[in-house]
Amino acid sequence: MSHQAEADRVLRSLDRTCLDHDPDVLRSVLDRVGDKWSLILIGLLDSGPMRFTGLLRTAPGISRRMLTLTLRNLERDGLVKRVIFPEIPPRVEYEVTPFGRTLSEPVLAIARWAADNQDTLRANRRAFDQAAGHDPDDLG
Amino acid sequence: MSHQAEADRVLRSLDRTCLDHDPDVLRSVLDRVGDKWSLILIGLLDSGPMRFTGLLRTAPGISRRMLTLTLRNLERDGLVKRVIFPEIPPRVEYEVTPFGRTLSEPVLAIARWAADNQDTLRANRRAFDQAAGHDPDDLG
DNA sequence: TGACCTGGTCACTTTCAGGTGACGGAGGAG
DNA sequence: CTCCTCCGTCACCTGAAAGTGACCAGGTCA
Repeated sequence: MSHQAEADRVLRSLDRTCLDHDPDVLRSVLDRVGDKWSLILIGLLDSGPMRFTGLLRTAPGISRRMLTLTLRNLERDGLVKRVIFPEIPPRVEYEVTPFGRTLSEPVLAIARWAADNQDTLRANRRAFDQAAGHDPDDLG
Repeated sequence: MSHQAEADRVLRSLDRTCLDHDPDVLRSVLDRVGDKWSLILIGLLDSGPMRFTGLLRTAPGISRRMLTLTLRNLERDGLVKRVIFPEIPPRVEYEVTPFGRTLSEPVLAIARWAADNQDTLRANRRAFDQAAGHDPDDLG
């Protein structure tokens, strides 16, 4: 009963903050932003439109397949735009849309957080790992 | 002008923070924030400390193992704190640290973006999928 | 003729986050 | 004596994400 009430309270709070409308949407956004390449591509494309091969060469270690897939997903969400030039040899450029820029702002906030706190983070992890590996019987 | 200039500055900064500095730290933060349960747990713990079993019951469908792992990672990063009460039966509470709250702010910004733009996002995806499935030969 | 460029796609393989179910010890309850 | 609760750990399994290398069309150059 009491933990039922607690659960209710807590769920309503979570509901208000994160899951107000549709948890799936949050998940999908996080999946897109959190996957291995999207953020890097957004960062690359930010300084101007780039071609497929340019991205392939510039992104450190991305494969053709993953570049295609990631760009398709980004394009599907309307975050980047694919522009085809009917030339010979064919040319395709990708650019961030205005909609994409509205997302990159909060994403940048996380990136900045990561940059600002990487020392703290590393220290925390080191401390935790040392404590776990070296002195696990802190209560014994 | 300020908007454009701001976007430019901000996104150039994204470039720097994302790619030039230390991609691993950003990656690890994104992995933590983007995984399946961390955000939910942060959201649950945001309204107050909770016990292991409480989280298990409240989080929709999490397994014991994943709850343990996720909490350990969160604790390792110093984002949540584990408090043991030497009682019978044993009681363990988890709570968000101040450090954790500094992260949940930008994360909530993304959640808010997702909530604000879910209609646009859905429309974009629908349009893209329809165009792809229904009229793929737009150039032929 | 054939080797090269571009912008991809396809099939196969690897990797790993996440899920499942069992075990554990310390202490009540029946 | 057995079973239950609380807070996990351990070994194993699976499905999805990511990587790999071959392949393709369509043209140019030599």
